[in-house]
Amino acid sequence: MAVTPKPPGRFHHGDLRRALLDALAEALREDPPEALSLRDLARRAGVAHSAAAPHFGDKRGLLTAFATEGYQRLATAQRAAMAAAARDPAAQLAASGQGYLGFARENPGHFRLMMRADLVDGTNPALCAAQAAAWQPLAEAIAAGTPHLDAAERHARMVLAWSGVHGFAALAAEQAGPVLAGEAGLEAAEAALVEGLVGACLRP
Amino acid sequence: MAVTPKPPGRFHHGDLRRALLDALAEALREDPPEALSLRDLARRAGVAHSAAAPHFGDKRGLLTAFATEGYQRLATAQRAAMAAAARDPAAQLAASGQGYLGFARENPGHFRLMMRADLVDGTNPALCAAQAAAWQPLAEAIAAGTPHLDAAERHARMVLAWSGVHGFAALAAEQAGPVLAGEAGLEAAEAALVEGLVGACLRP
DNA sequence: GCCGCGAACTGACCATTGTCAAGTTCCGGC
DNA sequence: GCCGGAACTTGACAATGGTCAGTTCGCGGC
Repeated sequence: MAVTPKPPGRFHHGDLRRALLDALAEALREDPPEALSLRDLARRAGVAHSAAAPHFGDKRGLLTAFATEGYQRLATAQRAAMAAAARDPAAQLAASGQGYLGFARENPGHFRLMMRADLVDGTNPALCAAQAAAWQPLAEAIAAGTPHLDAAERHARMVLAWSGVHGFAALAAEQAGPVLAGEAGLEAAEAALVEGLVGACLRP
Repeated sequence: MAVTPKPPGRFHHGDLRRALLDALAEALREDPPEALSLRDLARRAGVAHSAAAPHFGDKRGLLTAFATEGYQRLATAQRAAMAAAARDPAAQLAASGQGYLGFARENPGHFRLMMRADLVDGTNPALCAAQAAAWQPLAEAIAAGTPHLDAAERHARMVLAWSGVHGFAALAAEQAGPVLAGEAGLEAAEAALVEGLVGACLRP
């Protein structure tokens, strides 16, 4: 994840695309997504500010590519949590939620960027595919736990699960962390939330 | 809500504070929150580009004041929905959620602005007070429906309700409206979500 | 080996933005 | 009446993202 600056003297960078994405990751660990500046990222990569255009088109293109990687990591986080959990539907669904919340908690900048319709091009095909893939683990866990329900009702359960997890993550990342935490701490609140959601989603 | 431009010839506007807030509301109906420009708002109010400073300090100050009004309207929307609903706890809690979702659906720009930690000063006392007041109706509805629970468990239910409603509103406003809606439409999805949340929050 | 073609990259230019400093106009209290 | 201070204007500044004509380079064809 370390930014590889352009070798001095060289004209071509070699892998500027990767370097800019790494610079973005680095900058995002220091500042919130809205403070990102194309010029600063180019500086970090040791390159002129207009060098990103051939690779990403414009700033939005770069951020969109980064957000796409974020959705892939979000899916990975869920799958990893599910693999480590017991195989029964309730545990799997809980693990999926914990994976989602864990990613958001550990990568607040990345998560916030992904949810910003102004910074990211929501119509980008690669992004949409990654989004859909990130929604998959949750859908599978719900489907496995509710074999008796029809499609519409199952969709409603998915919306419930996704809204609950996403709302908590968004509130925690954006503003209201302390209020959510109560006196028991953020992770305890997370656990209670997941428990409540699993119960609501898998009820007969 | 119409912007009152400065009377031509006059030096003082009279109520520039109000005029700027109205201009902000107007601009927010045309463009997303991130496209707001202080200079454009001043133009709408018929005033120089730096005239906002004496009233609001800087751009954040103006947006924070507007967000504060948003939280007041959010609380009002919930109270209105609750007043129109049946008096039993489940109906009251559902009404609170519907009020929250209705406000977000009808004022997407305002809602998105309120949730943006970069545009709004989250430490502003007036804003914090309005936020707390907006969280009140939900808290009361939960408390009325769960008299048998202790404080910690009740807090967990509140977090569940708030996260669920907020997550849906945020996803719908920011990006994923169509996915949430399914084939039944957004309002149907809203209704199903609220029903699920009420059940989960008021379970014994 | 060399040559040319196209991609990668540079540097300058532009419009726009938020903030600041200094000046002007006006209201209200004395 | 006048005078202090608040409201407002004007002009300047630094920073940003986008564009565009050029320069430099890697690489495949000869």
